[in-house]
Amino acid sequence: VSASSVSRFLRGERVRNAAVIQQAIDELRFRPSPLARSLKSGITHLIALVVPDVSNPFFAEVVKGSEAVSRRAGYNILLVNTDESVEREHELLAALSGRVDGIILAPATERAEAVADLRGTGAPIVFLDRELHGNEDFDCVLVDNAGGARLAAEHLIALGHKRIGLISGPIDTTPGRGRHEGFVDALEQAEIELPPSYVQIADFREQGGYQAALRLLAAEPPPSAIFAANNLMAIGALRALATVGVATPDELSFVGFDDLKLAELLKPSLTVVSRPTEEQGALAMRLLLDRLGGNEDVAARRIMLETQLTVRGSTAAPPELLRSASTRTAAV
Amino acid sequence: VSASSVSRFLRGERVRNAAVIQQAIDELRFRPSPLARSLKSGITHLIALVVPDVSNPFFAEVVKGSEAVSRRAGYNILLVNTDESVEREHELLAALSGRVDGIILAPATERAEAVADLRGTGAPIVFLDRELHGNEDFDCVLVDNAGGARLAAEHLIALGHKRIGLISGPIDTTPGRGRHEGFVDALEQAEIELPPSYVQIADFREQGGYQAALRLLAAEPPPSAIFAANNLMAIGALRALATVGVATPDELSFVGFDDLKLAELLKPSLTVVSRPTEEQGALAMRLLLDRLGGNEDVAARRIMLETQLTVRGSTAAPPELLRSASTRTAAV
DNA sequence: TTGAAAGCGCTAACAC
DNA sequence: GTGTTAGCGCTTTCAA
Repeated sequence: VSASSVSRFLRGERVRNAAVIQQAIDELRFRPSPLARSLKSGITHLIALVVPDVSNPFFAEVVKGSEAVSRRAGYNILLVNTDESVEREHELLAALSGRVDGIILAPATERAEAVADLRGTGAPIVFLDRELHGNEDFDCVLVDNAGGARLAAEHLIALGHKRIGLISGPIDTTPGRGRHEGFVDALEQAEIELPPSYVQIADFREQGGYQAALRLLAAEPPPSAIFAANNLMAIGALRALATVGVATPDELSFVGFDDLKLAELLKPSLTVVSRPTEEQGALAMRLLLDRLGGNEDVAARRIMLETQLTVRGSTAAPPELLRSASTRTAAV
Repeated sequence: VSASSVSRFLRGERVRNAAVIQQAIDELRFRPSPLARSLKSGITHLIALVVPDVSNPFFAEVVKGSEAVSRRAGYNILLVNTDESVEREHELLAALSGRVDGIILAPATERAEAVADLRGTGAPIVFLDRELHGNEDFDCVLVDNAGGARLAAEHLIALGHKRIGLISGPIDTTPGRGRHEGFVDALEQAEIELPPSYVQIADFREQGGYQAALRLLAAEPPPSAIFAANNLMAIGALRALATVGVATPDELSFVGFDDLKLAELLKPSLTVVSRPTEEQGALAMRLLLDRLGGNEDVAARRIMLETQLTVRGSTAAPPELLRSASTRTAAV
């Protein structure tokens, strides 16, 4: 029995010694090596989903969306965690090169350093939620970060807040920069001052949000409202508020970016900017599968998803308005 | 310039035409194929971490623990999601075979079906948090599920609860079975009846926990305390309690298994059974690295981690006790 | 139908 | 130091 016959048998072709081969396979516990197959064929049926933080529920949702789509097309997903580190990302991308048919990437930074890695892989790439500076060559599925931050700011402004603090993400990431800009723009447009002490740059992590919130609360006077530019920092900030003993929304209004499973169950429930998370993952996968399906030479596509404001209980009018309102009532 | 010289150059050996080769590499954007390297050497420097649900924060923490250890040893982690499905697990394990040096696996079921896949891969395997029935051949890092559930039950019993409901995970998983057994044992020992309507088997998912909680609340009489056997089901159950309008802990005490980032910030804060999560991931990785480091023939090791009860605000004496206490007070 | 041969991209042993 | 050769495990012509 020759190797090529076994190969054909495995492929489902009609073979004379089918029974014999099957028996030999069982006895020897023979498993064709996917590795060798891939080397020969150049096909892996694997897609890497490279994200900066697997413990961020946003990316967990994204995975769900992507997986639902990829499964139907016969691709399996390898999730890879860069931990927001450019070096790790560089290493991992190198390790993946050739091992996967395509990559969905949420890069650790917008700085275009990674672009060399990307061209090196040969595999099609789709940017997810984050892109590289000046990107025109790769597909991407983004969200209107500036618009979302603007929604949050305008909501707080409409409630009467004048002292609004920002817990920003890293400025060298697409969502960090976008949300920062949108927020600052909205305040400028409303002619609300934003002193430096009201802008705290953190790292999209819980601990960073915690410390940023403490710094905001230490400002003199402290803000009457805070917007945290992602969900993890929001959790950290809420922990800080609880530690210091600031009541929400009575003493301070709070808005997060990206919903949380428990956002509704918190007391007060959490006002957030939300977006179609699973859909974002699904769309990125569709773009990638499209390239893998032969449309390699289509011009790069850029999809921008809309955000929406989900108003819950953590936002209200600032205390000075409430106080003056009750004073007025008392006066009456 | 011959291929082997390039190979040597890449390997860091002294080569005469170093400069020329470097230039050629740059010009041609040459990247050695990790795939071919692995085929040749049998080494990938990759470890697969196969989990049933990447959106479960428990596994996210585990990843952190594993990653911290693997990184120092020069291995990269590929996270793989089986979505609690045996078929997906089967497919994925097959796809991974040969592509990774080792596997850390939290199997979708205890039923020993997967074991054939495992022997097929050739790669060392460590079971994480879940194992296969009758496993004696593979390392594993488990947690004392029965003991943890017992802690929860005894806590509720000590508070005076007599009608205690259980939201159990799938009985064919290690933690599902262990927590179920520990809970039932503790109640039996305390001679507390556990009618079938007080035991709801769900799927370790939020939606399952939601529905299980609704069924428990529909029992006649409803339980005065509920234990949910994992974090996601706990979230679902809390949502059900909020929907129905049951006050915690005044009307119903609640205990979860596995901590949550926001458990402390809920009102009331959530009483849970907790465990050293990152450590569990780190230990599994250490066992695996040990095998990869040459100790292939050591007997299978079995590590069991302890749980602890973190008492917070969601548990209190049952309403009938409180009522009779206040009645007594009123009588005085 | 089937086996022999070539080759995917790389590395290690061998001779030069 | 360097190139040649062989081979990792598979698939795919090409003859037979």
